[in-house]
Amino acid sequence: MEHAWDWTHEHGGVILEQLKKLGASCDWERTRFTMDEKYYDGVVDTFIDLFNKGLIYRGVRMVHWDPIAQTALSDEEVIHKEENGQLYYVRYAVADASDKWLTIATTRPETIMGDTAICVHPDDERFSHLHGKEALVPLSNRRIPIITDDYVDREFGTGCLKVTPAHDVNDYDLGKKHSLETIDIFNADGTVNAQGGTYESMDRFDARKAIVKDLESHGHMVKSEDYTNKVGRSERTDAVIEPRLSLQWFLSMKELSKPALEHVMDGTIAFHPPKFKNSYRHWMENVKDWCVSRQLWWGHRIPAWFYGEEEDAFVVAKTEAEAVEAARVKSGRSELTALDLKQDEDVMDTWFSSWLWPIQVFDGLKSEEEVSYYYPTADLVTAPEIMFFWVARMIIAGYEYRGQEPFKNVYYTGIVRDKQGRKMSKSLGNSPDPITLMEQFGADGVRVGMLLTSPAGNDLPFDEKLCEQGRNFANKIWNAFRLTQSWEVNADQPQPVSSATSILWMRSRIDEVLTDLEGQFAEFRLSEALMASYRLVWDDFCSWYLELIKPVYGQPMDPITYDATVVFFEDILKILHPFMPFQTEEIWHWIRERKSPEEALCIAPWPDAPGRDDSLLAQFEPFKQVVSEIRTMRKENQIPQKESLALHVQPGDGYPVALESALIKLCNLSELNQAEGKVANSFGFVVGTSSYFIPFGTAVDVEAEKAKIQKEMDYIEGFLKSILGKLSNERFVSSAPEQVVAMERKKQSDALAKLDILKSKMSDLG
RNA sequence: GGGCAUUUAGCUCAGUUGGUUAGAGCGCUACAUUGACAUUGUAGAGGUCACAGAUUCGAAUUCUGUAUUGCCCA
Repeated sequence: MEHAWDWTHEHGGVILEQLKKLGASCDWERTRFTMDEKYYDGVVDTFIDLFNKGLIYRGVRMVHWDPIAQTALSDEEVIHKEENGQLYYVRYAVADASDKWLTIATTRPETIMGDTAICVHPDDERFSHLHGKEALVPLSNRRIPIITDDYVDREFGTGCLKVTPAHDVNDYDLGKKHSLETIDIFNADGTVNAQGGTYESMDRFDARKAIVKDLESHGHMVKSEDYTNKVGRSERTDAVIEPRLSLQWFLSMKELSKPALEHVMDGTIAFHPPKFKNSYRHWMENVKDWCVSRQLWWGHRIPAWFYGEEEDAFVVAKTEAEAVEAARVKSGRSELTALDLKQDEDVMDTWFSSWLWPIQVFDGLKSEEEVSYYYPTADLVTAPEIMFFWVARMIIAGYEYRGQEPFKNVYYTGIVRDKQGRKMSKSLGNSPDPITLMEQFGADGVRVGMLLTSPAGNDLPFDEKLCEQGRNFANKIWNAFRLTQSWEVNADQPQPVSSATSILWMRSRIDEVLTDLEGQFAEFRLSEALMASYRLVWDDFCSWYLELIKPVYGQPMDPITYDATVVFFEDILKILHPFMPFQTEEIWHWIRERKSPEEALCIAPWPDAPGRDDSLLAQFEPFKQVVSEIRTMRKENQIPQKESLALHVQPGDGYPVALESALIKLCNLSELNQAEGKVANSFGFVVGTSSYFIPFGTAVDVEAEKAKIQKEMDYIEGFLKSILGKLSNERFVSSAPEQVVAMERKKQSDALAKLDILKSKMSDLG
């Protein structure tokens, strides 16, 4: 017991430390553990309460027995998998009829010692002569009845089924229905007991081999064939599950779960992503009683005391003293003392304490003080694999004990898998050590890496590369900060027009992204929100904005632009803070003097949307294309950035006139003119319906230029063809909405205009 | 066997009510380097939207069937 507590404190502590290092923002003064005395107290009360309400009962049930751990498992802890085995055909003699046989097919010949009937389909004519007769169990010659039930699948095996109520769930139900005897032939550890005769004390799989051999030598084995069937194994020990009759404690779920189903379906509790509502509903509509007892020595003991051998000679009470009282009353034996009582050895399923979490973490079963303030909570973040173990049951407990939902949203994260797609687990040892990862990539880097691949409800294929990407991003931010710090600000420096325009644009972009983020956070699309922020910072802020306002080397910066840039940086830090709390907080304190802890970024308000200029945002796209064209041209013709160029333009629709000064700055243009006609001896390109010309300063690769133009013409011609296909289709023109048709016509005329420009360029090049 | 999902670029994923020749990040390829950042920059290649049918002027998107992978239940 002491060892268990040591383990708990050590590993619980490690997990908390890892969370702190990762920057989880929690109230670390108030951690709770379900074994804490106060918490435990509420769990016991709940058990007693549900027992008194008549919802907890004790019953013989077929449970999934793990012979290695020697414990009963819940349905959810058993993993069914296809496994290769043998299907044995064994013949049983018909009693009182010499040399009459019937043959059954079984995968588990060792259980024949526990057979208590043979079952055939009532309408199966092959066996109608056997109705009401008896059969002899091979090797022991015990007499068992031949019964009929339409449960039997006539197509499977021989159409005869051996019934072993103690060792098969279906047989158990069949046994109950036909009042058959139940013969349990196994011990708790999976060895054969005294019922197994000569096979006693053999392991069940050894017994199988031995019995097969004996059946063969006694002429009972007709044949055997390869067969794949579903085998249940323990999630933890991998032992083959043995169905076993056992007295267990059950919680009746049918009535309890009704509000929990209803309020997920009506959206009181929202699931993210919503697709999980389907399987939740399916489970809740077919909910089975919850086996709440476990045969473990670590956990909450079941508060039940036995005072006799009879099945109902027990009481449920909170303390031993109360149990004595209750036992005296129930049994009518006033002489009973604590010595006559024996507390149930079983403990409660751990989920039986966890399901009270949203209430009992605030001592809510005992005191209203905190729970009435905090309950219901906002968001639960958890894994879909424990939707039934935990989420559903918390909701059930919430409605039962507070009459209200425990939380408003459930965000299901993915299961973390390694590169091979395997689930990360302690037993496989394939989970990376978070501390090592954080040392390598930084806590923020690890966070970004994880969050980048966390689309709601999908698995997280973990790859260190993603953490590397996170670290690179952190580095990028840091370098952008260093750049702003390197600027010398001179109050007399006038603000360039290009900077003023860039500020307007950047402000609009931030506004636009804030709007996107609002929607993404509302839908728990965290990786998309992160990616939108990532691109805002890397592409818009670093690659475009900072390049646009960067002063010429050695020159000072004007104060208006500088101040605006600091404000943008602060907005960006606020946006990134949920993803990268450490670095953003650090820069927050460097970028402007903050005196008190109240000014910390982690409690700063989310940025206000600064407003936007949609026309400027729209012009920025063609602007980027023009910049890109000029960069490509420089590259292809080896014209260095230092060498300035003249640009002539024939503006068409969407020409980014507001960004002309930005274009001059970014592309190092010596002049930007509106050209009247064609510009002879020039390199050219088309963006939208505007054409641009750069007179040759140096030699241009004419052939490469022509190939490029040809490629673009091919594309446009293909594009035109597809539009023409639509427009020449009379039914399209008559059926499609006017707007759509108009759009197609516009596309057509734009494409034709562009094609003309390209054609004339081509002919200019000869 | 039943139910629910999934299938879009090499990888991980977006793609709202059907309407630009389907997008992003990473990866890949080529080129670039004194000036925030090679943990970088610029450019480029890369997809028969699993398959087959149906509905529609028009389908990645709707319907049917098949296959695939996964989860749940038996």
